[in-house]
Amino acid sequence: MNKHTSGIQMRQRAETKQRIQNAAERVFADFGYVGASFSRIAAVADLPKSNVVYYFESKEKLYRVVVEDIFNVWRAAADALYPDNDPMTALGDYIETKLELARTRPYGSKVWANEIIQRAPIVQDYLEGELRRWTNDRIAVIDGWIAEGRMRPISARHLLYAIWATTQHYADFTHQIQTLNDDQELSDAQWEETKSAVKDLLLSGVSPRP
Amino acid sequence: MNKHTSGIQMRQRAETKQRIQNAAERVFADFGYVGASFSRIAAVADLPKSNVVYYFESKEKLYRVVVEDIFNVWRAAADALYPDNDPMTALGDYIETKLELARTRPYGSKVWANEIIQRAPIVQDYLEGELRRWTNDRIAVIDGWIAEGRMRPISARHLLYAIWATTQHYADFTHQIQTLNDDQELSDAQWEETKSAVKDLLLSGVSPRP
DNA sequence: AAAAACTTTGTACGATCGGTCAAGATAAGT
DNA sequence: ACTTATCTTGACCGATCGTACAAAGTTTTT
Repeated sequence: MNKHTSGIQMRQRAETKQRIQNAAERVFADFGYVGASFSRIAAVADLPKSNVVYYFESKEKLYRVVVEDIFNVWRAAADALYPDNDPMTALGDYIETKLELARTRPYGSKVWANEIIQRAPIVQDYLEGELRRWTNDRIAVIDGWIAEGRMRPISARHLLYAIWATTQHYADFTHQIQTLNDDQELSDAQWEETKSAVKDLLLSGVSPRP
Repeated sequence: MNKHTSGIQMRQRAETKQRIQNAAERVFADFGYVGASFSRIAAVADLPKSNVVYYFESKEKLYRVVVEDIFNVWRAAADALYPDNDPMTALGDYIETKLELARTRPYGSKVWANEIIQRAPIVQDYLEGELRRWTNDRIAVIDGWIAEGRMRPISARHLLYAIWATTQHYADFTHQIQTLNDDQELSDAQWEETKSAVKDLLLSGVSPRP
């Protein structure tokens, strides 16, 4: 039986699985679900194809792990949206965190985008369950802020959508942005500029009019 | 030689090509470049596979036609961004047009998104040529408005990115938005609400402070 | 140290892919 | 009317796909 074998195997097992998952995230992002083949993933992970299959059993299961991972990371990023917090600070922090994830986890974002574009054939249950509940909760928080007069009355739902769209754009459309930046990656300074520009654009309509 | 055969053939030729192109746009959007097979496109167009190949020669050429089409449609939508126009009106019109295209041409938007996510393997020349020139032109127009004091000094580039991201989000992430709308398509009223909410969010930081 | 469990890896298989080709049908040019 | 060009269609090809499987190697348990 699969006890918690605390030896070399268990540690190596976790490492190998993670290596495969990282490779898979890249390949799924670069080629889409159908275009991502076990042979390509195996090549990136530098392992035999059969070994990849051994650890994840099927392409769909491997894909699901990748998608769920980025979803959980994003969910944690929204902890700042809590009733007690100051609206402007909380939303600003959320945007900053989301942009940092766009920079550090662009492949995950791309995989998610692909999945949604293709109508969530694999993770539709996630959308109807966790995402729907989670979104409604955040909308309730924002509406609460508005009711207390701490925010100008704007559409909480569309504000969330605009934040998602804009922050994820810097991950999903990295290549376009880079091309328009004379084929250069964004520098540290440019990322800081991006953060303040996005916060300025999205939040200047948020604070209540004096 | 391919003279301008003005008979039945030419008219039917155009119709058939368009039918294939429409089918291809859907299938490329739904399955990605690799996942879109001739057989699937042919099935949607209700034609034999060989016939599809006959009209477009290769998958890459068919794909390129689809991508260039949506790009040209978007470019025309930005005609409003012209120096003589009023900034708020022009940007508002641009957002509205772009959102209408998100509603009427979601598949084209998805194909573009897919292409960029995958690093523009097919249309990179477009990005470095037309898109770069065109973007810089629009930035110059916005910077002109700012210089004239008709707009608050914000980053023209990031404003453009935010408009692209947000408007295209309503096309590319239609499925997610629909799921969060209790699995219902957005109604006419909801699309109007979307338009005003997006304009409100993106443009409330644009007009110069009195 | 023997047995059991887990991991690695190469091989094999049916399905599907993009694309070619040839033969027959239809329309256009003369 | 007859030749030529264009269109339609099914059959076919080599390559690659996901994944099943067996044999060999390694670690853990007894």
